[in-house]
Amino acid sequence: MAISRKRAFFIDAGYTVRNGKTYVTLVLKGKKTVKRYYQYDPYFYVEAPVSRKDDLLQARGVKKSGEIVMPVRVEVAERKIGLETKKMLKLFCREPSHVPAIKAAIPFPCYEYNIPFSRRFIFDMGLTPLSVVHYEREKRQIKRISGVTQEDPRLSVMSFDIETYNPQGAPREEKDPVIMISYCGKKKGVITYKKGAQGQDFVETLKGEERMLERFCEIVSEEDPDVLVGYNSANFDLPYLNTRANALGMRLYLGRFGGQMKEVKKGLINGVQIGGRVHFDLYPAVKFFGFIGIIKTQKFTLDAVAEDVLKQKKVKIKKEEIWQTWDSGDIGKLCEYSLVDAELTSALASRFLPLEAELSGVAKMPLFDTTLSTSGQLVENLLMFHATERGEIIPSRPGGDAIMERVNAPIQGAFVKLPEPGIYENVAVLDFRGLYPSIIVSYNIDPGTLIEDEMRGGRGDGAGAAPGGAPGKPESEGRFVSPTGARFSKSATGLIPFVLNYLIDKRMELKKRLKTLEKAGDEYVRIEARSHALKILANSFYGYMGYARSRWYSRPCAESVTAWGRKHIMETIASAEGKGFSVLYSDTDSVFLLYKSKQDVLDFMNEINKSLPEKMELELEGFYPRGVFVSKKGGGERGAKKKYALLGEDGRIKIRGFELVRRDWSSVAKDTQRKVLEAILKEGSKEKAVKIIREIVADLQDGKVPLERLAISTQLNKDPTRYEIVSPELYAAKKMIAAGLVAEKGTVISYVVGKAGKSISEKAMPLELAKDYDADYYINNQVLPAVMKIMKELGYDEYSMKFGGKQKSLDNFF
DNA sequence: GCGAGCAGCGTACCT
DNA sequence: ACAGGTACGCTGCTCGCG
Repeated sequence: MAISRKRAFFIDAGYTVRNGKTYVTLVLKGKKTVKRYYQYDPYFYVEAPVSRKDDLLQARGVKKSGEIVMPVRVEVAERKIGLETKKMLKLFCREPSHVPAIKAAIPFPCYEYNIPFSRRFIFDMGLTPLSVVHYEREKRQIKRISGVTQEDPRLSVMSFDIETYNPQGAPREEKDPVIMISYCGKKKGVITYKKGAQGQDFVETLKGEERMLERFCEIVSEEDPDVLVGYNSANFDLPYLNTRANALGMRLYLGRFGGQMKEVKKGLINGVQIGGRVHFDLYPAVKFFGFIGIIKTQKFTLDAVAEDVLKQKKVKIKKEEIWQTWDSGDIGKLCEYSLVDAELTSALASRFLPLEAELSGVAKMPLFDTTLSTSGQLVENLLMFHATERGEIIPSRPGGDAIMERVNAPIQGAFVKLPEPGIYENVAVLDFRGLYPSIIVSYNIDPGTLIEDEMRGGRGDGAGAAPGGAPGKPESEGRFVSPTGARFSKSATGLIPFVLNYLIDKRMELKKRLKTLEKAGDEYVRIEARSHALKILANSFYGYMGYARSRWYSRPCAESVTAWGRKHIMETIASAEGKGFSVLYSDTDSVFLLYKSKQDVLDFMNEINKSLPEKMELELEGFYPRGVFVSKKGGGERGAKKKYALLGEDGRIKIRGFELVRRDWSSVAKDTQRKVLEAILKEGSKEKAVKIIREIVADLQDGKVPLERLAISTQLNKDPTRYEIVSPELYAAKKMIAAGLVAEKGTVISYVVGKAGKSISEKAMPLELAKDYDADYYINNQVLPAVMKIMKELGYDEYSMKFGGKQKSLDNFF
């Protein structure tokens, strides 16, 4: 008879060691939120003869502390490795920290010795974070519920933000107090300890800093959120609060079930764990979403991101004025602004938490870890989960030498067709839906299905004619042969194609379901987010295969993916040209065609699709009445790749690569370029374009343009002391540092090119300190280069823009 | 001495 | 710290020329 089991959502996992035994801890949200302990021994695999079983038990590992540790038991287990199944020895240890020590003492190949332990448990139990599980207190009595739809628990969320006293610019945490804390969850408010906020019922005034910190802990405990959200809270708010608490001789407790605050490092990202809750720092999440292109902000400050994502601009107090406002005693405004920060943080969390939660569920990684992960780590985690399920050994991480070797031998990537510069009418864009994922699935590309060369030594590097048979002749049945010559078995689906196929199918299913749902409902938001999570994961597999630190790195596989990609796109181009289309441009998975009839394009697309493997599909991206391609700066008549503008049938302009989408160009240049493109694409009016340019040139000459519109923003990707060369942004950064402003690795420097100085670097002044601008620079190095690329296609030269001379031929283009 | 041309560094973008 | 392909600004150097 089955024992009674309780149902709950699994929201976080960790482990603890007590009395020499290891327990996995799970935070489970049911009727009540509980923490449960499951005794579970860490282990790893040893590839050694079964007869050596007893010897292995005698292995003596030495920990860094000098302590001698030994395994607790050994089992025989069958595991697949490559195409073979092998008997392995599964060696159990008392504690996770014993694993590397014991592994080091074993003279046989070892596997799976560095899998984070609570993840190991998730893989072995087949759990999905944030899904429903049955549980009991111990004895591994936790099971996923099969057949139950995976739903998110309604995670309760509270955001917070602190204000600090900062008379010296940046606050000094040992001395400068926290003066205010705002929070926003079921309840929202501000706590502080100075009277001065009148008629603001959301403000609670305490006796002093210490009492305020205590009160904050109380509020968190009363509200008891599952998720505590901050913006850059791992690097600023939480460490600051902690230091202040220490300085005041008190203890800050924000966790649950006695869970402590702990700094964690995931790769290069710093996180702070709050035991029992999920601490969600939006900053790394926003960086991640920026990296994969979901959001596009110039700066990564709370204000900039909120404005970009929420489309609402808030008037805010300047950071450097906070202390003055505090000292003035009139803190009403400060309270308001502080609350706005907590509200914005909360609004951003509502926007991003659903996606993070779905990424967590899809990648089988606890939510907290997910918020700190790169897409490579998500893919790796998911592959480890499925490898475990399929009984496959998880490959080890590469060593430093292997990493170096991989980095130094990059893999040939995509094909990009050189466009012919010009202005065109009736452009159709077709693209392959999920090109690389569909190639991996279609051709079963996986390190495990790769057939090693029996005849030729070394790795196939793809050079030369197709090996292993007459050129052009298909290989024997049962294998796919890539354009590089690599061969992949058809007999069993590889791990990566298997997982990818699952993700792709699941996403198709969700897309169908989405159509039946009402938009903006909870269900819609969740399914949409899940579909998005599946897409993000699926698109990351190819990169992961060619990633130097990948456990599943395979040069022949990654090369085959791109080689097949090039083959398909080039065949599509050739076929289109054969049908009489002009192919204007192509990048990786897209073709831009000039068409006379839309039906021709659709017919062509359908014909291509008939010839493709089932999982591959060419889609219509859109029809565009007009489009512009420009020539390269120094390249004479040669077209620039990755730069174009298309006017959609809905009147919207799709712009790629132009200066106006780049943050390292001034607004004045970008706005002018945008207006010129609009005038030409929408109205077909080159006269208007000319007028726009002459006006702005005149304004610049007259000194009428405000400095903010002249700022050029560039991120410092290194410590300012580590640059080999001088550059305007570096000079501006140095001027900032001299003035007591922050300019360090990661800072986005905004500078204006001023009048004083010889080189541009010398003239660069940080926007904060800029007083004037060099009109010639902005005319000749910003506005004109940006617009002349386009005007050149209309037959204008630079001189005529500046001085109103005559235009050349091509006058009546339209 | 000076401008043109180029290499190298660095950033940001496209798929 | 997921991949490669690409444009282009600025600096600092070489080179040819006068």
